[in-house]
Amino acid sequence: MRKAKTPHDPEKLQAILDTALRLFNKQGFDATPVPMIADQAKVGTGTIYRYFKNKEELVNSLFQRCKQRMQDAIFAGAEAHQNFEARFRHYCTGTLHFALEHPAEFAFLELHNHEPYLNAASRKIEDSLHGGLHRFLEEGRHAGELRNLPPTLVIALVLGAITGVFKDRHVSFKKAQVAAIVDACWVMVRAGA
Amino acid sequence: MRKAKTPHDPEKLQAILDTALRLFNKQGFDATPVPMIADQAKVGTGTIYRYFKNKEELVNSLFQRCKQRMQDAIFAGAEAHQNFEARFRHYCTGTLHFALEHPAEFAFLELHNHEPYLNAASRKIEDSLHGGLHRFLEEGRHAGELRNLPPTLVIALVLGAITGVFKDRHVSFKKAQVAAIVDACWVMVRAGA
Amino acid sequence: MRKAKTPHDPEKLQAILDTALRLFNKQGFDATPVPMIADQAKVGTGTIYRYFKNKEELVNSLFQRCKQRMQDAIFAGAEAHQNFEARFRHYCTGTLHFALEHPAEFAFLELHNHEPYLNAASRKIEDSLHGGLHRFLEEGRHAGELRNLPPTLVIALVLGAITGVFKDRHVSFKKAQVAAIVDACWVMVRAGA
Amino acid sequence: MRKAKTPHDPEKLQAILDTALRLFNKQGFDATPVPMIADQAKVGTGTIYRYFKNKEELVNSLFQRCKQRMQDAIFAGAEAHQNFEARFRHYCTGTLHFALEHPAEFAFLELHNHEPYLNAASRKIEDSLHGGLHRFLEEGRHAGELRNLPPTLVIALVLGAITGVFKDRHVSFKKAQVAAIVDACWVMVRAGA
DNA sequence: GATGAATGAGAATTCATTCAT
DNA sequence: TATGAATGAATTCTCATTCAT
Repeated sequence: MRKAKTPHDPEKLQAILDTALRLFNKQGFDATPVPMIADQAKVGTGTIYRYFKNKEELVNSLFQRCKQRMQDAIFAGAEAHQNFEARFRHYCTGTLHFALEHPAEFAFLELHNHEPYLNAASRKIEDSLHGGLHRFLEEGRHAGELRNLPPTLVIALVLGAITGVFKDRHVSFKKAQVAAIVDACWVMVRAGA
Repeated sequence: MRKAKTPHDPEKLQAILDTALRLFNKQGFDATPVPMIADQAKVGTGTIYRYFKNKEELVNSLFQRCKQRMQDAIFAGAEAHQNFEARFRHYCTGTLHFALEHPAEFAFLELHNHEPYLNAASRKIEDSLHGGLHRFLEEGRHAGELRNLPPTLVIALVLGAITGVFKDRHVSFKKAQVAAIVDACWVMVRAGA
Repeated sequence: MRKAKTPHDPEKLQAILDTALRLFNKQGFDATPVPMIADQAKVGTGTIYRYFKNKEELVNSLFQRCKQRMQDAIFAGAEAHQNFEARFRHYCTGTLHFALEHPAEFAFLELHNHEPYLNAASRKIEDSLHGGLHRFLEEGRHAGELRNLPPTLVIALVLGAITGVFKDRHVSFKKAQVAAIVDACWVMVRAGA
Repeated sequence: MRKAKTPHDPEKLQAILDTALRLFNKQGFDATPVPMIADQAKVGTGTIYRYFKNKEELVNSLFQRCKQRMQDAIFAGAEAHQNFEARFRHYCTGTLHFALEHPAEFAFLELHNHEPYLNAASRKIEDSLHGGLHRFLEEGRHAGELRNLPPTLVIALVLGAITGVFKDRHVSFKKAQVAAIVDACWVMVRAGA
């Protein structure tokens, strides 16, 4: 009388996800054979297929977990009563801190974003982040806080800028620079320049 | 006294590169078999191996060509006598125009940037772009035109912002917005905000 | 002082055999995973291996049970004092009735007959049926009741004909036709046509 | 400019089909790995997949070729002006001769008939044989030549009987017995016993 | 030089069987 | 004793690359 179709030894699951994240980052998705993940996660090859229907479901599950954690980190601790600028800075800072504290997760999200093997569910979770930011910026725009640009464009500019900082091979990024970057982002989008 | 080691039917070469670009963008590098490229480029499979040692060399060659064309487009028409801001705007505008006019090339460069199959030569060409921008920004910084940030960071922010605009699924980007985006980039980095 | 080496919950055993018969008929032997049998029989996978050494022993055991039941059905109620023709008709009728009443068992025996995974024991039980019929037909032949053909050939013809009726996808066979078929079989083999 | 999607080195194709037939007969379909077929056919594994989309298409193609050859053999040389009995005997004789001359093909058709991996096309070709016989027997029935049984039943009886002769492990069948078997089949189905 | 059929190494996935609980 | 999660050997199939034509 099986209850759970998906078995759950949380340690094994974690070992698989951690190993997959590391290897996908290092070698890419296609260049990483499933048995190699199994080996390094210290589980049998077949075990991976008890936790994930196939390799694609593994990478999507990984993507969604990381994305969700990042979203949670970004929005955590935001105070609704704060003024727009404060909240904007809070979100930017949260994103930068997440990237600093979870570089592998952040890199994974960036490198595998828009890959053809990501499925609808993965794209949906991304849309949810976008939706939240969109509403936030729409609010700021109506309040006259923002430069007169479509919110989607603003999101793309800011996220792009922040992402760029981490993706660029030449930048060695440090915590001390977070404030300066957040500042740059704010002046980029605020009204009345 | 020709060497004639490598064949040179420029039309065939172009057909191969065009087809590869299209298929890599649509399906990804690993999901695109060499025979499929050959088919759609209307050449024999073996022919591709006369122009490129292997699949990796093909993708790298493609990457380098695209990157080079983008660099040329960015720096083309820049006048040394213009002031810093004008040149900054010129470069940003050039990048955005290139992306608008060559969306496939631009997408390819973004999607395949940092992939493990890119080789040293591909990374080197990227470095050269970076070097040029670095010198330019260093100059602006000394002249007190720039916010007090390391030039590498500025490059990452600006390129990231511009790239973000094109990578974001939600943005439908139009030529009319170029000026606004360039403006946002300039205020982000200029001194004395 | 029980041995208790092999477990004996007859209900579980029956559930396993019934489920295996059903699934082997529907999907074939190789296409039926042992865990699927366990699932549908509502027992643990490992339990099957307490009743049968391996998958092959399971299918052979099933085969032998079915074959034995069919033999018993065929020979049941035959009266030694009846004349040859009556007994011949009795056996044919018995076979047809068994097939009508136990279509799954009969189909299983036909579909899996001669499969490479059947072992010596399974072939032996078939030989015993053949031996019985052989003796019977030899007797009829000596009594001048039969067409001048080797008994093995007669057995093959009659069993083949009866089997053919059930295997053919186009025939929808009914009880009312039993007598006619038995008749056809009898004229096929009787002497003095 | 490829003409044929399916390549055709007829010798290779034949080697693959011959080897597959032999191994499927000896070991069964599922127990025969594709590389084993390739090995013994002296071709590369990949080559098989140039001639057949997958293993299932191979076995179906094989089935259809064999079935077609058998049908052709059965109906070859039948004279429309002959009387019903003569044609009936002709078809039975043709079937028996085909089985004697092509035992491997005949065994393959019998052993793999009704297997779950046979597709619609394979079943259709079988139906066409059945249809031809059906029309022939319907004619004989109207002419009062046949025992009062549905033609489908007659087909099943006769084909079953003939098949039984070859499938039975105990029968060593010889050409000299063909006439006697055909005779038995005829008396089984003719009118007015 | 150009071709594309052939190849076989390597990848994803399945499933019979085991064994710790 | 019964279980079913875990395993890894074995299988199907793909595709980068070669080479005879």
